Amino acid sequence: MRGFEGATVDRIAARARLNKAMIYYHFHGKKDLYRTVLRSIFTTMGDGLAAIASSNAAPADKLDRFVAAFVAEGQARAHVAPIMLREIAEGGRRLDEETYTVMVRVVRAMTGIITEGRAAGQFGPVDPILLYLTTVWPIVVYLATTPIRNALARVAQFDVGRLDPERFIAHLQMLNRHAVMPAAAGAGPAGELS
Amino acid sequence: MRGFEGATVDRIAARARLNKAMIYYHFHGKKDLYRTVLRSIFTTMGDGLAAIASSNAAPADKLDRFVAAFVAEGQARAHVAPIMLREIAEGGRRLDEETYTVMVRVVRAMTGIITEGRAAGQFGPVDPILLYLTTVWPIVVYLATTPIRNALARVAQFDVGRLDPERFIAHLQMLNRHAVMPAAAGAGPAGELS
DNA sequence: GTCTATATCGGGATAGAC
DNA sequence: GTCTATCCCGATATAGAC
Repeated sequence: MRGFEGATVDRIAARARLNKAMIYYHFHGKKDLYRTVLRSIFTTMGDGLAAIASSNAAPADKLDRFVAAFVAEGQARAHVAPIMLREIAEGGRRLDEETYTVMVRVVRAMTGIITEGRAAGQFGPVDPILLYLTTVWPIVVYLATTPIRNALARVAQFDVGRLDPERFIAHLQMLNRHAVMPAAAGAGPAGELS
Repeated sequence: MRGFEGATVDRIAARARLNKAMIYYHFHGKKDLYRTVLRSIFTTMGDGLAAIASSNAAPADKLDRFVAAFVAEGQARAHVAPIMLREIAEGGRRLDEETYTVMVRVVRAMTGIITEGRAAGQFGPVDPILLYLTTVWPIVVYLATTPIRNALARVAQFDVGRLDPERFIAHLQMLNRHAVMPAAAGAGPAGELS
């Protein structure tokens, strides 16, 4: 919630009922600990999502499940979404190649489903990366904004209930279902760009 | 790029060719300066986007233009997207009510277009807030990831060219066009949720 | 209003005992 | 392996001269 800088090694040690020096004994430094934790988290998430991608359900069903599973995984680990956003905001400065590699498995899980659907002729010509962008990142922001939604709602006066997880998931699934419809995606004029 | 904590008052002053003490003379502190800048930025962005929303084009066209304009505004101010992501990640701790109010104008610009389209019977029953979430936040992430896209592409081996702004904008416009189609949105079974 | 010099403090990292 | 005490630096903020 307060980020890499906000988490002091003292507090981390206290939370783990350890002494600060132990952290420096087991890890090369704060950043090394951070990367280790991230690799662990994204390995777990990647496993679950890759399992969905490689199941033998229909691609369209996998896509729906991917969305629901990503939301569920994110809710079960509420600290992950803010971390992802912060890393993006900071240009991924703190990540090393190995951590990137682990994260990319999540991307592949989703793009694999789409590629499969296209190869099977069940999906139209939608770009996997673009659909990944418009699927995963609203989820991450949705998850990360959960704590402040009330604060914003007070100012904006919208009904928070409309943003409950089930409705949000259904909305995303609806968007994706249309996006992958054969002969629906890339087609059509792009509209005014300026 | 390095966030609120990463930007030292010394460097800010140097960049402005001023002395650090001057900043503390004109503002109550670093946070006060930060809020003032954010209010200014979002006022400008809100003006442009509200102008699109209140123009007398058709709602569907406004939606397309909103997407293109948001991307353009974001590109013209490359530092804004990371700031938005970081603020979300930190639970909006640094924002005060006044800053929230200014930011909400951007939300209203988009939701207003959808509400108008629905009232005119041109849009189906899509939720304005949900469509805002799935429209604006992919854009913000897209903008914020521009610097690291190459690093990721190297590991993931995808073609970066597929992510150029025009294609991205067209993809989002396509998604939204389908989402607001009468009798297309909220309709249909939601699929498996677990 | 504009500057230099400095107070102050929090946090990463380590020395060194046991 | 595990701890306490400490070094050290960088950053916010202010005092006070001009």
